[in-house]
Amino acid sequence: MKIENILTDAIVKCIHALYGQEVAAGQVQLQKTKKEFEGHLTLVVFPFLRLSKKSPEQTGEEIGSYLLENEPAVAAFNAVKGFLNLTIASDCWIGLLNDIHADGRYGLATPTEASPLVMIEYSSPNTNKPLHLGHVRNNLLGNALANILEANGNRVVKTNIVNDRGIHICKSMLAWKKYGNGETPASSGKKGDHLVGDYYVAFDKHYKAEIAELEAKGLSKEEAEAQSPLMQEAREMLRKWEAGDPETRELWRTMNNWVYDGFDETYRRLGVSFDKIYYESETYLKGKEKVLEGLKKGLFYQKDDGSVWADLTPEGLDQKLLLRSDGTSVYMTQDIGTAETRFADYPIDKMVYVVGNEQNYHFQVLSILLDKLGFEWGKSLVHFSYGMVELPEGKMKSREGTVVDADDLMDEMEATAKETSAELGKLDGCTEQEAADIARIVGLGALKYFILKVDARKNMTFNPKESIDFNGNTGPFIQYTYARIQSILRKAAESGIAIPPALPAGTALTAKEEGLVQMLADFAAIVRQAGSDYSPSAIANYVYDLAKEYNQFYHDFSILHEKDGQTRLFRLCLSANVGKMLKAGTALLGIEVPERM
RNA sequence: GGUCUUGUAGUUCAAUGGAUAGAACAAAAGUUUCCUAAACUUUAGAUCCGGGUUCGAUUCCCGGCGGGACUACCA
Repeated sequence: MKIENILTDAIVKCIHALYGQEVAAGQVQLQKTKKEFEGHLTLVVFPFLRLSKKSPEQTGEEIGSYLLENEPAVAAFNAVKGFLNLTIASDCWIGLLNDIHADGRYGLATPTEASPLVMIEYSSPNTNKPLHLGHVRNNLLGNALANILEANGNRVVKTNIVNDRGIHICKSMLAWKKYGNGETPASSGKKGDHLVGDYYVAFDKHYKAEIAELEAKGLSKEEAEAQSPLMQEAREMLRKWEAGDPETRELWRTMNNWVYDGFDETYRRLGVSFDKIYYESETYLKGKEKVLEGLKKGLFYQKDDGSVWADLTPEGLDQKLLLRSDGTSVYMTQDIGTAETRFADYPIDKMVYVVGNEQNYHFQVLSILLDKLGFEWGKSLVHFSYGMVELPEGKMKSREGTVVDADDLMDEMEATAKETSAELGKLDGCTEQEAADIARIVGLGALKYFILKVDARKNMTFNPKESIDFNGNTGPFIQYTYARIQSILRKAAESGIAIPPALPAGTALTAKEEGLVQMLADFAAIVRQAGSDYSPSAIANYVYDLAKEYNQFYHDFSILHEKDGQTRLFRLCLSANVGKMLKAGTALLGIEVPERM
């Protein structure tokens, strides 16, 4: 049982005994004691002043005395202003460490058949160009969130909706036909998504040249864009695709498959995966029926030109188009269709969309529409909205060529990790394979941690140089701490020291040791909180705090060289569990930790 | 214009309505006969402005000011 719960019960009893009043457990505010003060947990006594009718200090003293006398877990107390600082008995911490030591899951839940089913959509790329830094943030957040939700006891289905059709892919296809000489990934040695992306860029280049030429002939920009033969050709291609023209479809399939091969490699490297992939080409025609059904029910209305709209003014929003006057679907209609398809495939209790914050409005509307259409989870759908990734020199603009490519970025991170490790002599005596593994684990860990530690909602600045600085609040620092712990454990094992399944009470603990046990005990609660707040960054910050705290502990005390056997065992056991917790925490974030580095 | 979102040290990030607002980087000074110095220890440095609610506000509310996004019969 958690110490907080024991204390809360005791305090509720205490208030009743002292002041004859019942208080709800929720009224009891316990928080970690600040470093400057003596104690582990602090009770905020302000809420009880009404009951005691005494000063904050007096009330604190009274409650403290009662607890000291009646609750064995409380070893000492001091009252400062309205805060009652409680010191927990050392043996409690030893007991707690034993519990943690014995629990392989560290309090994390294991989903069962009866657990709620959460579907989480993330990544959602277009197939006309490779993944970039923005996608990296999306993928890392989505993957981490899925892990955290699962650790919270949800059945999680990870899904990806691939935007595989539309004018964008037609542009790449057209450029490939016109300028390509039949180049393939195999013939060029290029990764498929990069190859297709190159033709997308080529299209844009030729298109711009055309516009410039037409403008030189005296046309306005709008006229030039409308008349551009290249664009007209691309539109024609889209029409052919929609009509099912075999040749167009064949090329489309071929080029998309190149892209998927490329994406798969990038996903594998990033360490993300999906349980179910949806393709827009298969779902984009759906949704129309659902909208017409809504129209019949009077949820929507039709204009004279035949277009269908939803009136969202009662919700404080605008009119929203759902079907064009020619009867075709828009993005929103497709998302309704996709929702229906998914619900038919899985009994979804909750839907989470990991999509950038530029679509906040879209999801606000989608939530209302799904609710109106009778989807149980519509109202409570979560748009896990994240901010843009900017660069120190400003925003990424594909037109200006300032987009950071995901594959290039990972290459760079690994190369720098390798370089830095080599400089520090960490790779001496490693085989080629070991050195490559360390570079991969550290380089990607640096990238992942740098991105995940930031509150997702906020725009963030990704500084490639700083992220490769392995000092401070970084992934490599956490990994280093883990590797160091493993080293100690190896040495202990070599010396024949075995950590027993449970340590006896009676060892005198230092404040730092008690603090570390306290942090370990908080892990499950932090994960639970991160899950309900949809906040991977909370886990990231916890893991860093734990690593930092352990590093200080490591420097303050000898562990292997401790003469007192009992203390040595305690410190080894503590180290081992800090290591396990670092591993568990980083695993939730999708970050690997090395056994040595 | 409207809607949403954001504003914290020089910089990048923290802080369920709680104590003297925490870290890291950068700056200054130190620490390696010892389990991994990718480390540790010191020092200096911040809540955009004005109201309100509260015993208590970086946090909640209102009003300014400054970023960002959205506001397509594109996806």
